[in-house]
Amino acid sequence: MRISELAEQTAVPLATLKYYLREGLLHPGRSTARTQAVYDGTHVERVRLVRALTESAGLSLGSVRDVLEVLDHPPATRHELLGAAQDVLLVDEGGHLRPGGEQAHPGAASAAAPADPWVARAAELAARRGWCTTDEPLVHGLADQLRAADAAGIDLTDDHLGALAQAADGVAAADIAAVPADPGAAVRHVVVGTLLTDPVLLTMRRLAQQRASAASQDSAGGEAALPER
Amino acid sequence: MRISELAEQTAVPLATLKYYLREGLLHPGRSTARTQAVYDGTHVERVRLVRALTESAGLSLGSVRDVLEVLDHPPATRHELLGAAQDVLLVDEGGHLRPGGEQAHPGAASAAAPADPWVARAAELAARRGWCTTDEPLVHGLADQLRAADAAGIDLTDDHLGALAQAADGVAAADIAAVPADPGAAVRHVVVGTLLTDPVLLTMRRLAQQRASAASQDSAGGEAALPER
DNA sequence: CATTATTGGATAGTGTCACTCTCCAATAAT
DNA sequence: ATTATTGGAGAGTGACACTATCCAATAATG
Repeated sequence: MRISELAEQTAVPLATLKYYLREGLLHPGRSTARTQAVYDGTHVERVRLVRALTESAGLSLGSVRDVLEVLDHPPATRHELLGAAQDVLLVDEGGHLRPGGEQAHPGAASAAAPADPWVARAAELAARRGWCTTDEPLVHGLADQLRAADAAGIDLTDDHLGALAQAADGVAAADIAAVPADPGAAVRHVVVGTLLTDPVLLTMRRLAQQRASAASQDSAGGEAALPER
Repeated sequence: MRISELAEQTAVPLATLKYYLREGLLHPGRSTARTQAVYDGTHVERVRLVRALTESAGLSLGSVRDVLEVLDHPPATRHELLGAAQDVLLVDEGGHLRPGGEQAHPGAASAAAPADPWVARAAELAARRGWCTTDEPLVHGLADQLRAADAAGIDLTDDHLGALAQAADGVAAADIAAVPADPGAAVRHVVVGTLLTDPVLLTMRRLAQQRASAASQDSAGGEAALPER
């Protein structure tokens, strides 16, 4: 198939496909002549993946590139696989995670900021659930998010955070249960599946909130409890 | 306090504060002279809120403006309150929701796209949980997200989606239980609290995934099951 | 075989976003 | 009296994700 057909099948403008090719987000087609190349199903697949990650998961093209990197070069051992998958998953979403580590000193790991109450709370929360608290980036990301909520005047009770944690456990269990046995498909499913179901989870939360608020408070109240629009 | 002190206390550059003032994200200080104004605690609070929403929740300044609009003019009745809160909550996150509705024709509501299987699946999923399926934007957003996952080659089983839905129900119940009685504080807590705990929930999901995958598959495996970095 | 359309490759331009910088006259601090 | 800071306005910046234009080479078509 030619590039114009690829554009048609994916509903992506041809100029954009050329841009993706330039940026290395899409592997080149097989050249048949100096100014001709053919594309196949893998290209359609790849373009759809890129669009899903940017449009639905809200990733930047830079983050998409990182994700594709892992998908194209999956680590051999299952041990490395999960590490790499997790590395990619802290991409973008929910705030700009630094890829190289700016704040933490390379040598002194525990002496830099030991008394941060938010890191402590995040670590305690993780420990209570049996999550590994040694994952610095995730725990620090969680601490940053709790700090931001506090700064905005939202105080989160242990009960509330506990409910979030419990929900996260439930989701994670289902996530892991759904992972296919094939190692190649496994990375893909964990990484892409998680990124694309993140917005699903958040949308469901909002739908469930409507129901929950209607159930809790409108039993004595008005006629139509459903918020319009 | 003067604007330079506000900049210090919030750790936001003075030029950025001026920008927020221009954009209407920060209410003006009380003018004491032609080139002088004083700021107070409400300004500190507001700036911290704006930064939390942009940096942690990842909102655009335009979306922040919408959120502030609702916080500053909370609807009178509880019935309207939840509707307005939900309106604001479908801002930004997880894809560009159109604020006015571009696709749907104003007149024909049900004749436009009746046979979309993804809308059907989203509606069925919501109905099974007792969620209100009449909320067009949320259900259609969910459908878009499911479609995107499918296009990316991720097929989500009913079990998997059910687990997400169950988790969402649990989170929503806790969310609603945590809402304060005061109507003014209620909107704030629902809207801001939800936006700021969205990333918390996603981070927890990743932490829980590590634990879940370690528990499910590394029992027979290597020594250190924790992914490094 | 002549004409028209399409292609790969490269370069440059566009619009949005979130700042950031510079300047000014008026005021405040010292 | 001198220096620093302020509000207000305007222009400039850098990142991002495209989008448009041009070119010679090839493909499709009559």
